[in-house]
Amino acid sequence: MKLYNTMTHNKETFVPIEAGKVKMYACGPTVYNFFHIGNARPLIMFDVLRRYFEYRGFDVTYVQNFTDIDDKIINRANEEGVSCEEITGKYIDEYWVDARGLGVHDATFQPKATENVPEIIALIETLIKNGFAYQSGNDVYYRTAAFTDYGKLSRQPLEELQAGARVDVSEAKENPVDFALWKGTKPGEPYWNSPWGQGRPGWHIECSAMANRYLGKTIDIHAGGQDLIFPHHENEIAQSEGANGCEFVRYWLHNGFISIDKVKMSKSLGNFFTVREAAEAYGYENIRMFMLMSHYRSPMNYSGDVLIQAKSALERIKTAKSSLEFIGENGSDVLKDNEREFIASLPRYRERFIEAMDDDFNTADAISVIFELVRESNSLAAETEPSKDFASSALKMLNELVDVLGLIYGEKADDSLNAEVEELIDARQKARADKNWAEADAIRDKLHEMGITLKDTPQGVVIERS
RNA sequence: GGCGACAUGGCCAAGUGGUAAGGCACCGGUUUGCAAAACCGCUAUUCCCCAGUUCGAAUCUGGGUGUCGCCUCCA
Repeated sequence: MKLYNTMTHNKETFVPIEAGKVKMYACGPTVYNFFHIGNARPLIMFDVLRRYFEYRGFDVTYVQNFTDIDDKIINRANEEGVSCEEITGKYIDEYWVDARGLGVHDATFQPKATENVPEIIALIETLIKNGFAYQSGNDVYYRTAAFTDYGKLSRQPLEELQAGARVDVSEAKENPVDFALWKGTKPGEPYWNSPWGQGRPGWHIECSAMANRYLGKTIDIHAGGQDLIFPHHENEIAQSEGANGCEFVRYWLHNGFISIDKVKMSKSLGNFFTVREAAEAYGYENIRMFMLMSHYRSPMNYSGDVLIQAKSALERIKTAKSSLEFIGENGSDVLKDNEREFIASLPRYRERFIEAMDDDFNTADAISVIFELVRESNSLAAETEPSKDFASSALKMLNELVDVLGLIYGEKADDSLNAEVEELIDARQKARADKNWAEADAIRDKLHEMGITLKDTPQGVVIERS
């Protein structure tokens, strides 16, 4: 299994620290708003990575944090005249609605920064003791000059950073590139007591503290968006390695961006669609499909057209699935020769799927294997008297592969019909039985206008709502 | 200015040296009362451009063009 490591710019064979186990950390959301489509990408992609590791028999410990103390949260709370807890509580609740809607499995641990303040303080104390941090007034800063490897992930030479430094040039810092580990409190802000007075953690330190607490000093995989490479992940390395004196992360994985009209989608630019609104328009499952149809490192463009393409593609898999389910129950008991051959060839699809996923979890390629399985299954299903055995074997393999990606998880629509609609459907079936096609088609048109689309399939009438 | 990524048919998108996967859409056919679904066929002599390496390149090298991202909070 190979993964592209941002640190080395190479696909590397994955070797876990401890055989059979994977420790992975992904930077989670800052909870001051609904999260957008761009935020959903790492959430979905690294959920798939986690599922794939589990599929391959690894014991995965997956940590994803919530940043629930931050300038943006404080600003939002002040704007709305409520407490930070109200803001973060609300958007953590909304996060769960969308994350679960997208079929994302809960991480093993989903800690909040505010629940780890003692760990953060202890980490800062260690950094001060080791000479990597210094107190200045009520603040504590990281001494970047002391960490000789600073810049190794982003490949940013320290001199260049200083030359182009757009960061705060502050009297308090020894060097413009130094970043805050602890910020002394200002009026109206939440604060914790610390050896440096009342204050709150800086942004970067929480991830180092939580990774250390839940996963240990060295972890297998750290994931996040490409925009976190610098400064966030660079700073995490400086903090964790400065404190622990050992390698922090074995493999760094970064997903590409989603853009709108070729421009990066971001909250600060305001050109974003929330997952909530996209889900209302296109459905959560189709958003997930859309993400998985591209490789996780490629840039993608978000548009309604592409979401509809993803929906049609997923529909094809769902149709094949329900057709196989029907044949599995109602098919022939006689297994034909070509069906027997097909059953024998099924493991080959699994092999090819694994081959694709082993190559830096290439979900786009893996999906193409699923489509080939779908085409072959459809082909046999369309022959006369397909057998139960064929259908159930094909379905089993299809489900196995689909579940690794989490493509279909049953967004069950409310399928209760009102009495009028049921009567119309019955009347149409009666008309069809009488070969009264004009009457049957008229009823179908009428239902269509009511938002109910009927399709006559071998397994009966299928009802779709618009 | 420094660092990095991307460019494949109408749309989306795999493919990193051996002669262009897959999906969506379109068109033609089969099937179906019709429609839908499904199946078969068709749809890139060609992978931004130029030069080079090679028996052979979308894939490697050099140059160019275009687009995007990071260097400030950002998935």
